[in-house]
Amino acid sequence: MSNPAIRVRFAPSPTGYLHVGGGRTALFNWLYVKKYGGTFILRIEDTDKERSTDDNTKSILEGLKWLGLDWDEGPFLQSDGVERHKKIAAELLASGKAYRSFATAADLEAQRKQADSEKRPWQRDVPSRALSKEESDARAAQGDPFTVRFLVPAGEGATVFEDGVYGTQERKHKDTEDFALLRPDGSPLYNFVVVCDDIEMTISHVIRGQDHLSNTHKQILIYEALGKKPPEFAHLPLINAPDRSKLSKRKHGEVVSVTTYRDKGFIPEAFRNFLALIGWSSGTDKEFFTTAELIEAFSLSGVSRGNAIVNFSESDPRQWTDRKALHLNAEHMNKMPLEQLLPMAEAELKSAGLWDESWAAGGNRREWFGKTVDLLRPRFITLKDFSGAGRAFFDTTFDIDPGAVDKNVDKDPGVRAWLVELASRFKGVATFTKESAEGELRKLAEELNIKAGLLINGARTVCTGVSVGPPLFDLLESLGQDIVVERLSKAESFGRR
RNA sequence: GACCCCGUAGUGCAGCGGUUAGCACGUCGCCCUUUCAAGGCGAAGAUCGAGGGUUCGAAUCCCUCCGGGGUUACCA
Repeated sequence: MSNPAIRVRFAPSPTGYLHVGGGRTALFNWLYVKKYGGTFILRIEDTDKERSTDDNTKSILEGLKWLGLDWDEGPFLQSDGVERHKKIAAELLASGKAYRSFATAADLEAQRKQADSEKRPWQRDVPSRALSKEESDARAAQGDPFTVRFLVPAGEGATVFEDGVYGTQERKHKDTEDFALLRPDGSPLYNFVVVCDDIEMTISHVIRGQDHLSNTHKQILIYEALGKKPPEFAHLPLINAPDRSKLSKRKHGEVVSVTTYRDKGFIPEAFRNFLALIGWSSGTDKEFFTTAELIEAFSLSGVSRGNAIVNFSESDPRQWTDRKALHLNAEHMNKMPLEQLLPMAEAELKSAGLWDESWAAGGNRREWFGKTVDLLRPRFITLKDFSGAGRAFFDTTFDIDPGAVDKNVDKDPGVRAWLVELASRFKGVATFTKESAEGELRKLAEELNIKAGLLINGARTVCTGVSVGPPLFDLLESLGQDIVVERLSKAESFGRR
């Protein structure tokens, strides 16, 4: 599956954790390589030293690892190439493709204000541009600070490229400003560095967010100035918050961070599935994709152009993130091979402090563990449910839902006593199975001349604390005779406040 | 403001000149279950942003406007 001609990269800047948009970009790059072969490179764009932190870098790597998006080369630190970047800038300067802009911050402000009053955009530092090479060199030699700006060609020319998603993109040189390459302190700026590094790494396809669509023209100008052939570009639509604004941790909280999904019990494959569905479609009605199916179906031509919204509600915990993501997670959890789910359920129980070694692979209760997880998973949404809603199956203590008690236990004043009686009946059962449990329960209901439902619902709540869950008799069998008897025998005091 | 991108149910997508405008999530209802947030079935929900063209015929092509987004930094 190797294809030396294809080299893609994911290049996040560590000015924040990995957010869903970044995760989606990484996923698409990864899918591209998995589909067509090639090399996936990870590069950390830490040129802004003020805002970049090691913690952010760590969390980005963590997020990618959790997502299962493994890279072939890197992570490379963009800042390691600074000397190389400076050298290239010097070449550009020497060849007249760039110029020293001696305008101070105040000068620039004045120029911009002037441009504004003339109702035209500021585009170049005209006075500095007009300097002869000798004058410029002399001022530099005498220590005048300057930024290095790209000298956008004059005339009617334009940059043109074919975007893999947005089609032909054209921009006239006169609409492109002389953007800065180097700061006065000599440190390189983004639009310049990406190009240097993409050339250095012989990147063939740049797949990234649409916020770079306009920047691409500037970058192409640099490729041209350097005499290099630009890579293929493909831009992805942006992902916004319900208010259509950019997703930001400050404004929207943890929903935006990839690691949140890990911490909230998402399954990587399900999250990949969800991410893929934002801004992409296979062209069919299929929406549930295993990752292998995703790779198979993936194509840039399926990428849409409109920005999407992750639909979540801060006020509704049931909708802390997009319901579709939640739904997909539940579906994956339910459909994936049990052997793959078990280690995840195990990890969840461990982190909740509920793990029992006898349930481990090879342990004498492994089979029970597998059956119980299988019994529980159809109505679970995230891995968290194993330690939350399903806690009664794995621990001696569990939360009691007062609503369930009202509804199923105190519905009839006789229920508590009947359940205690049921406990003693169950205790006498030689082989406790769902069949024998059901037989005993129905027999008791008949003797008592009450509806079996009263016992069924009451037993469910007393044994698990809630009013929903797997079919009762399956549940009883899973819990086992001892626990069921013990819990039912305490029905009198159950949930009393 | 300038340049660029986008605009189909609440949300994510399909549709690419002729469809009763599909699918999924969500919502609602019914069935199953003497449980359910599971499963089954079904319903509501879109004047395809608006207005003009072109065409026998337009969500699909063209123009204008409006709305949203991006870029316009010595951020990335």
